[in-house]
Amino acid sequence: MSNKSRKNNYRVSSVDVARLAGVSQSAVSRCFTKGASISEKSKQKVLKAARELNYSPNIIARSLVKKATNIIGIVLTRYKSPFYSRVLGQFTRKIQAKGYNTLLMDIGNDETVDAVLSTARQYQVDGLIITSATLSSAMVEGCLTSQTPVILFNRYAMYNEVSAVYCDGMDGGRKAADQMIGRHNRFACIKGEEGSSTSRDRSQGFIQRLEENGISDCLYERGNYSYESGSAAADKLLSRKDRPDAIFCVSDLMALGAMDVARYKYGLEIPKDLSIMGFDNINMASWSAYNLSTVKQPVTKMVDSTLSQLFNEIENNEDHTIVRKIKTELVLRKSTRN
Amino acid sequence: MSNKSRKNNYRVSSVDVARLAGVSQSAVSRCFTKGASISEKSKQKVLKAARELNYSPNIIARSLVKKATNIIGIVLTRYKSPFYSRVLGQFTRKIQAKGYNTLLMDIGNDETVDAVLSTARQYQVDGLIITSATLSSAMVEGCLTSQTPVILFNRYAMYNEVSAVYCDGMDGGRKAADQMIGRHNRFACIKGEEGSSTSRDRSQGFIQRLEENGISDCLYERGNYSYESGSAAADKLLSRKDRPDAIFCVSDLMALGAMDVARYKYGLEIPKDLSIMGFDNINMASWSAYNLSTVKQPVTKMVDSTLSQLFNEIENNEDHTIVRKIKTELVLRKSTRN
DNA sequence: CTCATTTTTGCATACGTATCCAAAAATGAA
DNA sequence: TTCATTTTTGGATACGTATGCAAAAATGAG
Repeated sequence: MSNKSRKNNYRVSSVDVARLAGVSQSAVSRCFTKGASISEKSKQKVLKAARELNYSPNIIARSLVKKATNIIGIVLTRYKSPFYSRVLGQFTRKIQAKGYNTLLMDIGNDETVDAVLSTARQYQVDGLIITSATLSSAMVEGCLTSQTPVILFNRYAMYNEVSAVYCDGMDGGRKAADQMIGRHNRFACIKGEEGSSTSRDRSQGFIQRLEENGISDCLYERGNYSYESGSAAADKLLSRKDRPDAIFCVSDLMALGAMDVARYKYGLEIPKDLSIMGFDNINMASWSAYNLSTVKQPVTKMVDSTLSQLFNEIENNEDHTIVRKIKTELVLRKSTRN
Repeated sequence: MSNKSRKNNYRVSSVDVARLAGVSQSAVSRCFTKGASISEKSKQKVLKAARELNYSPNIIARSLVKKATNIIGIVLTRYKSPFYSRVLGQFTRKIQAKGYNTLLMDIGNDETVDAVLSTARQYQVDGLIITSATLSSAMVEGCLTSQTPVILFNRYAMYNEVSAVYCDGMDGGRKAADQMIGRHNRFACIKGEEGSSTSRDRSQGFIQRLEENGISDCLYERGNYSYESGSAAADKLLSRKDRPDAIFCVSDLMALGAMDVARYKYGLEIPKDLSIMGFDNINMASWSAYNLSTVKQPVTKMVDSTLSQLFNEIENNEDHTIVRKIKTELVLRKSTRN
């Protein structure tokens, strides 16, 4: 039963309300602008008319004159990691609480980031959060001259030209190593894609710390942050004759994949035969099937820091670019020896 | 090193480009409007000037005159289920591919849905996808008269006044029952929150089918779709003297929680001592730690159906409200007897 | 009641773009 | 070359709102 009226393409505007209420258009505008000067009497007249006509202000038109859309753009890379969906959830919730809204943009790979950023800017977003993607220098330039505040989340620009908040992966990797050194004989690392800076930092920290302790032959494989790729990488590692007994994974999801392969394909006991450590501290890490020891990224702290810096740039015209590196915390559960 | 220039709040407009290029503002506009009438010569002049000034059209201003923002609003409820983050990913990706963008809005509970919808409409979104939330009748009315195409995803309105795409939970529950009947003695169901229509449909289907087979004493507990709540519910069920040996969970995440409690708290073997079946077919269901049998929601089909209907309403002014119920598929793995 | 002060009001304009319309330029056929 | 036809162009206006400004109304002190 379709009882929608025919598409008439006519939206009621402040002028219509003004006419019905017997006031000027300005009065209607003032009625919906908090802090504006309007008498109680007019206000009531306007509200009544507005209710009658089912009127609500057109934010697009308002944005045009106010030069502010109250929209924050968030750019995400494709892979649907539980870590980033948690991050996204926190961002949108907190952005809404601040009275702003979220324009969500997805990019397949680093090549398309420019296109996406360009449309974000065309939408006149008040601010931009870029997650796990690198800016081309042309785009950095563009954002700088366009005066759109931009914050990189878990990435940092080459010369710190743009603000960034990220967790200290290098230090996290070192912490993981410190926890494992002395209790194991053969170490391995499951890294992410070659270009990924987060992967590089985390694995470098791990390997560096091993070397500082005289261990220089750390094995490694690469995955793409997914469960399946973690399984595949662990499979390669565990099929060797000199099988490792300690694996550090650059993400929790890969660690879970590694655990499952170790247990169900190789019949290994964790942590007796093999210790596995992850990175992120996603919810699943605490599930009793896994009890994964991991390097925790303090999501809330990172999100809050990002937003406070962003809104500071937006609302106070603060143009101080900051780069904030946030420390990780080790979360020891039962997937590592102790 | 902060080398941002001082905030000047001046954006270059088509007028600036026109001046530099020595043409009219109309020409600039036409240059960026595909299909518009403009000579190759002017076009080059404009593009050159635009490049020089780093100009790109202001979509907000364009939206104002075109009465179309190319924005699709997506409303999500809070709980971060892996199922919905997958759905969200597909939606945004496909919306972008269509040349539209996504305004993401989060609602805590059904009470705030009206407020969120209202701001979505104020942003003049071209269409609205509402996921797992119920519309107040006032809001239904508002959307109808505002001519904003709305589609409910995995919900349906009371009198089918608004278009909806959802999976057939009732039938899915029946399929689950059919698979379990005859191989088990004592049945239980872990439902979702009391108000949730998806939970109601799925559990009703299950229980109904049991009754049709002469089984009328199905136990049940409630969770809130989270892993933890699944664990808690299963804990209650399994602590009974007449412990069930078949549990149907209204979501995969709860099923996983149930499995872990069964195994690690009660030491049960699955499926020997206990069969567990989920609903959704999230990625984790296929992980070797779980191998969860489940009722699959065909995400891609549901998403595609939603978008094709939505864009049909938007682009062809099609105002035919449709309600599309999509069949589930049973995915049998190793958490159920066979 | 008067006049100074504050508050409210409407008018006019601006925001940046798209598009209608009429004029100008280009094109082409004869 | 001429004139009819097509293509391109710029001017003017509209989209829906916010706001500066000056006029009008309300308020308050004396």
